Amino acid sequence: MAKTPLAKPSFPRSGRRVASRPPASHPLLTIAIVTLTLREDGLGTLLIRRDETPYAGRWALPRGVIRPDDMSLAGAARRLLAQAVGVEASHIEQLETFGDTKHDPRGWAVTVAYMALLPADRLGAVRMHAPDKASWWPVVGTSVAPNLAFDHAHILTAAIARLRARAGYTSLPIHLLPQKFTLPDLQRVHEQLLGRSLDKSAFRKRITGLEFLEPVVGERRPASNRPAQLWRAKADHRTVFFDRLL
Amino acid sequence: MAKTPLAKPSFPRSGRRVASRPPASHPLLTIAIVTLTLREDGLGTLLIRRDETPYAGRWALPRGVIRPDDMSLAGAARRLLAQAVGVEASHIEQLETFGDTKHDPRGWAVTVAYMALLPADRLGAVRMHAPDKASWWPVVGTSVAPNLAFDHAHILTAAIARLRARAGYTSLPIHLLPQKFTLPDLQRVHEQLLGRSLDKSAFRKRITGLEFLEPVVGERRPASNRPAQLWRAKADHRTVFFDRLL
DNA sequence: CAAATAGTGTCTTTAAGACAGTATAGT
DNA sequence: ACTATACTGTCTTAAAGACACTATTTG
Repeated sequence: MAKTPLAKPSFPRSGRRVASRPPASHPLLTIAIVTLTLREDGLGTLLIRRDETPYAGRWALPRGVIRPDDMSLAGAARRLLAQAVGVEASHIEQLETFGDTKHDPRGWAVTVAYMALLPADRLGAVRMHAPDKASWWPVVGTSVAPNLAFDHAHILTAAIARLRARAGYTSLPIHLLPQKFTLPDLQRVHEQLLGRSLDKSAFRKRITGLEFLEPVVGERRPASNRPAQLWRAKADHRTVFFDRLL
Repeated sequence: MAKTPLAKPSFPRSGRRVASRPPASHPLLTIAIVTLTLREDGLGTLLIRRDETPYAGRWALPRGVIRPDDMSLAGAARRLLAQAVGVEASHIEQLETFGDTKHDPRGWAVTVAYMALLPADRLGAVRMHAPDKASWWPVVGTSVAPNLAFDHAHILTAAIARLRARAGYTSLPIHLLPQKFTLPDLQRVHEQLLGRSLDKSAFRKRITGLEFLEPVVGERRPASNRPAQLWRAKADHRTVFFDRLL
């Protein structure tokens, strides 16, 4: 859907890009956020249909510039995500900073990329008022169907790779789940991200042995089978690093 | 030595820092490089004595701004390190990008930090012509003796933490050694960084089992004992991640 | 009680840790 | 031969993987 071919930037330039900038020029410093979530069918990412001039009509990551009143880079990223789609991520972390001399027709851009994780149950909160403005796209392999603006395809790939790798040695994937979840839920998340199935017994021994989760007394969304125990991250939770790969 | 107390910035400002900048202002984008090496006595880092106005007289990381002709951010970092001390690191990687509203008196700075590793045998190549301009400082614990300019103490701490952590699960520490080295050498590097001793037999099984090193036929710097086999990274070497912590 | 999924127990397998023992150089 | 460090082998130990078995719910 809406695979707009490359929209040629139409604003005035006087020849070479870099030459058109002031002599002691700074690069344009932007922040871009890769928001990832996990639905039944796999990873999804949040994209925005651009209506402004560079790459107008193309899909892009939510982005913007830092403002003097932002408390920090991470704060700016949170603000930009909230501004774009009215959503607060359960986790946000800096990914990498990309220098890019090619993809921004205004010349010379440096992008601090952030990765945000959003639990599937909060997807409804995403502001989809203008339905073709923000949209979830399924991640296929290591990228996404539309031809993204700027160097965002590259950034998206880096974020996906990071999350997949982290699923093998950290507790990061809990941020793709609601606050309370079952161990089978968590195992499914890791399996989805790693692309292979894990042994139930070994997985439980590992996860519970790390003692960053605690059981909640209330039981589980009923099914015609034994209900599963609900767990949640302990109050002081920070991402736990495993001493072995899963 | 040379613990200059905070040199008050002396150039003109009209009241609040941020207010003195143009309204649609960009932050100042800088690159800073943490160069780490390993001597007998432990980790060392390369610092520059500033002679320019913000924090003049204070020690700081080699730093500078990106130029339009830099090929990439990493390229800019390599250029800045070479410019500052005439040295090429055996490894350079992006660390993290720090937003900083407090420490740069010119207002509002964003610093892309890089970590560079330099083998001890190439330390002589560092341009020490102006001997109090660039100097190696021993890392004590997680920081360094002098009171660094800007937010560089923070950046340095992050780099040290990263290198120490990586010593536990990657082959990164080989970049602190000459191209050819022995397994006892490598074990000592890991032990230094991890701060504990490792079992010789287990270490060798792990490292050789990963097959990123190959033996060199020529033997070792002689001592009054059995000489050790020299090894080097295979031609296609990229940092190897272990599947377990050391 | 049948179906379905949750959760546990046990045996096997793998790899690390401890550490003794052998190898090879210089003096 | 002695010393010092390199390197290997073997036994022990810890934890993961495989997989069978038990538990608990609904219909």
